[in-house]
Amino acid sequence: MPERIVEAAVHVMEASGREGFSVRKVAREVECDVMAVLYHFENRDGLERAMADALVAKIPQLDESKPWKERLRWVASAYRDLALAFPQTFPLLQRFWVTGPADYRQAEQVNRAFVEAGLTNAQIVDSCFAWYAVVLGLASAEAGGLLRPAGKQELAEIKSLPEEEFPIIRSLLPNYRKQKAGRSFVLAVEMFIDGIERRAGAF
Amino acid sequence: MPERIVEAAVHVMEASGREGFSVRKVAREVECDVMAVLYHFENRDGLERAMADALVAKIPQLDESKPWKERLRWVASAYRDLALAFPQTFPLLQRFWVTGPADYRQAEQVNRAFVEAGLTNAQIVDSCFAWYAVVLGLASAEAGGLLRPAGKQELAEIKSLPEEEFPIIRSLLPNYRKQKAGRSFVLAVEMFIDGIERRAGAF
DNA sequence: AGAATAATTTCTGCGGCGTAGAGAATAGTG
DNA sequence: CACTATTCTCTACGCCGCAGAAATTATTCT
Repeated sequence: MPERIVEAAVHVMEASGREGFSVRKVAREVECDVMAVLYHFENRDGLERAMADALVAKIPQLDESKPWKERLRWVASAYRDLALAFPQTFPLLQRFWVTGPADYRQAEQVNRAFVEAGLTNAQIVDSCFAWYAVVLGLASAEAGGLLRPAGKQELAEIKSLPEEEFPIIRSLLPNYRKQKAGRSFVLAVEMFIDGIERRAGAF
Repeated sequence: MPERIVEAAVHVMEASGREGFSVRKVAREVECDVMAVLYHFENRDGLERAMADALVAKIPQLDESKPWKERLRWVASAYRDLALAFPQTFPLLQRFWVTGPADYRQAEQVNRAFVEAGLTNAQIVDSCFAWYAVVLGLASAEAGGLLRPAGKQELAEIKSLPEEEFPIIRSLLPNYRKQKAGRSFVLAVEMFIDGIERRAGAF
């Protein structure tokens, strides 16, 4: 039953959005009493935590035979896919840092990549935190529509900015028009991987 | 009056947290009717948008005479300070991508740094989006307690993980104990700056 | 099997929430 | 002064999370 509820909850969240989500709607979806939902998860917060965990659990198994760089790319893109598939629910991952064993398994794999890259133990801990902050930040930014090509309204807004104070943004206008979401994501991930490599090289 | 309301709203948010925040509490704090608050901001969403804008406006003026790398470091650390000072309110910045002219001014400065670094126009747009996603991700992760040294409970949790499945995380345990929040933040920012430099160098 | 116990689900009710709508007060302008 | 626009207040509605008790269903033990 808890699984059915969590599944329904994610569905409600995606359908109604952050604002429209409520435990009562979830109960309506599952066709049971509100309190039955709360019985399993204590309170709304607990349900949301479980939703976050369910999302992380959707990430497929990593292919350990690939070199570390590719593995990191793969993990990053798995999070991106998740964010795009569940844009409303995904931000929960930023609220609940650790939700269950699934997270530790994830972290273990990322840490292994850092070991393979040649980082020291101290570096690994710092890098792992940074890695997740960056990847979650990028992914939920993209889910939130931050990294999409600029819409008509934004373009008009930029065009209306005074020339003398905003020369650069204005000159970038044609580029904003062609902005493609994934590029920023990949760029940041590549920078991170480069950074790891460089730091591992110099000790 | 709108300013008083926004100020009170931020105060309520920091005092009561994400969950406890409500327009009615803000009204109580300002000692006026709830509808007076909503009159100025349309609805709760509008108020929160204004709160985000107020936070960005708190970022002090950038010293343009410094070299671009230092300017970027400075901007990043300004966001970090903001997140630490207003940990509950800060996540709003991730929800409302652009809240007002203050954001464009920020973006202009960051873009200028990228120009100075020598990026092409296309690269600048990608980098700027990535920059904000990364910096906001790092800052709100730290505000949310993600990047703090591990607490007793987490350490116990890690220690209880099965040795054979989580050898790396377990071996990192002493390092988790010594984890210092700011290091991850600085590390990621430095990687980003390095990445910009390298990409600017190679065309 | 039947009784005792535990796990689940439902019912009822409370106080708080966001906000629509109409009206009252106040400020600004001729 | 009247009049108009801005700002604020009052009332009311439906939805929300959740506490507490009761009812139901499943499990365990003799």
